[in-house]
Amino acid sequence: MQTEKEFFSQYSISQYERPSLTADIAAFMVRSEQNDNYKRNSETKLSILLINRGGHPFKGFWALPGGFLQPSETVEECALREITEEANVTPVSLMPVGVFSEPGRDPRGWIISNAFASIISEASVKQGGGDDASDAQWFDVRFEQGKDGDYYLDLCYDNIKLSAVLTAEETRFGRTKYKIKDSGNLAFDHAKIIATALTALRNGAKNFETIFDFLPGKFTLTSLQKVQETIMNISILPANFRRKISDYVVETDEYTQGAGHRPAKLYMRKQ
Amino acid sequence: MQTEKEFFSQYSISQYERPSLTADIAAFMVRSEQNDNYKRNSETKLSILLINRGGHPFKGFWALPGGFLQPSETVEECALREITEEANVTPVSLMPVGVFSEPGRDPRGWIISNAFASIISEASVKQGGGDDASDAQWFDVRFEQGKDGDYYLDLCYDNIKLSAVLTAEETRFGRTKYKIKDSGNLAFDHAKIIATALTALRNGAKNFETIFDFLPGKFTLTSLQKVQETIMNISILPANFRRKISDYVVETDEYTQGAGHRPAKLYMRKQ
DNA sequence: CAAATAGTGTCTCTAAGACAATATCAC
DNA sequence: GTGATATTGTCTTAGAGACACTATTTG
Repeated sequence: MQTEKEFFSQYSISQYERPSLTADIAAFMVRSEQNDNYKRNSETKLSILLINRGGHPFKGFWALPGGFLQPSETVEECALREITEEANVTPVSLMPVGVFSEPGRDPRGWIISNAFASIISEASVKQGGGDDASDAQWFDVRFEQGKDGDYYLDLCYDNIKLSAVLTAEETRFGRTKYKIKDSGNLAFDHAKIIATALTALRNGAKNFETIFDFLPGKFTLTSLQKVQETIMNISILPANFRRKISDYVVETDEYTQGAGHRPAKLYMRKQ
Repeated sequence: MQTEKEFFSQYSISQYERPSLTADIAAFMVRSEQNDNYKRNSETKLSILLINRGGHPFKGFWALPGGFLQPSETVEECALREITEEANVTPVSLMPVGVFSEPGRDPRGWIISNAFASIISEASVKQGGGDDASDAQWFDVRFEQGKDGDYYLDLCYDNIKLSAVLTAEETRFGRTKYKIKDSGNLAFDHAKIIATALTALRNGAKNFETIFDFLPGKFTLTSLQKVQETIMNISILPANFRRKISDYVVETDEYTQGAGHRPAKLYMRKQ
């Protein structure tokens, strides 16, 4: 009979083949766009952070930020470390999106990705300093189902347009699995990861707790509504949104100024 | 400038330290218990499959079925393969529950677990043959929050009782993270995995598509209701349950027999 | 017939959607 | 004042919960 001590003296973990593990992060921001009409509120767009790959493989392609897991950290910690290193932004929240382990998904070998969706407020990105020459850029996101049933993912930054096409394989437990038809020049299987993360984010945005993280501490109810509308690609009547959100916010005695129309009261998240 | 070909000729994946990856499966079944009163319907209990560990570490402890990922498979395929190998049952559905990557969670070294919740119908388990001397056994599950705020997980098979205590660390995006206060003699961090899987299952059971997998192809509406009540630990009025479920089922012209009360029509899942 | 479950009808209450009306600012 | 957003009130509608009632079987 072998004792536990004897077991460990003979045990070597390296006798089994092991994969490399990465964390990849789909970081989302709701960006406001300047408008020419001084009376109008600024329009908002959903955008995602991509990195232009400086090394092989997929050199010069756009990819999600991410990197290899280290022995001393959890996959969540790895995700936070990598996005801070690569883009100098720190997300407020991190949502697990799935594990991508299909053999052959990475030409370097057996590499498995833990994917996360993360939320970053526009305010914190502006602080981080938007270096225009940087390899990290925010792409506007469009993701819709076409009439043919396929899903179209369009990412756009300046004059760079990436257009991927995916099909839905199955939806179970609220999570849809996609298959890549056209990677749209995104590196690896990142088109699939982005589509999955977006679907998870849209589902998550039904819950108000999620959408607060896109905004600074004090915000107007209209901007909060815009966030939810932008993410979920829907339209809500202001009266109804305000009724639903009222339990989750508390008002301050501050107001917006100089908007060219009636000032809006600033609110804070309750608790 | 290095070409992609040159890059791969120099690239060795083994230069980075790599973890071992496992898939662990929390397999749930809704079990009906025989009753002494011939008129009463049988009671139902939620149960989970555990394996008595035959080797070190945690030799003799109860653990979730699971095993190491192989290079040719996805983590989902690994989960299905392992549970079939270890318990001779094949789940109908597989729900990703999370990745457990905390350093030190496994005494053998750097081992990361991909956890799944799976659903198995009682009918398929009975076919697989319930070997009473087997290392795999179904434990009745109780999981409740105590008045002190802690969560109590009680697993019971025959005269074996495993009682773990956990605290909730945070709930984000509908997924609760737990921390183990008392592992209740479960191997590794499996108490935490079970608690997380149960929470995911309870959330999933709100969706009718999930609960069908616990039953055979033809079922009574009452048995379907019992499944949802058992998993979520709630009680529903039959009239209301029937109204809600009606869109998801189609009736057959078969009925139950010999129940000691009015026979029930058998239904099938729509589509 | 008694005990139990199967199955239906309907009232109430709540939450969501639609829409109308009023308030307030910059120019 | 004009044009825009901010904010409030209320009507309608859909769905969930509660409850009462009828139907059907076995011993």
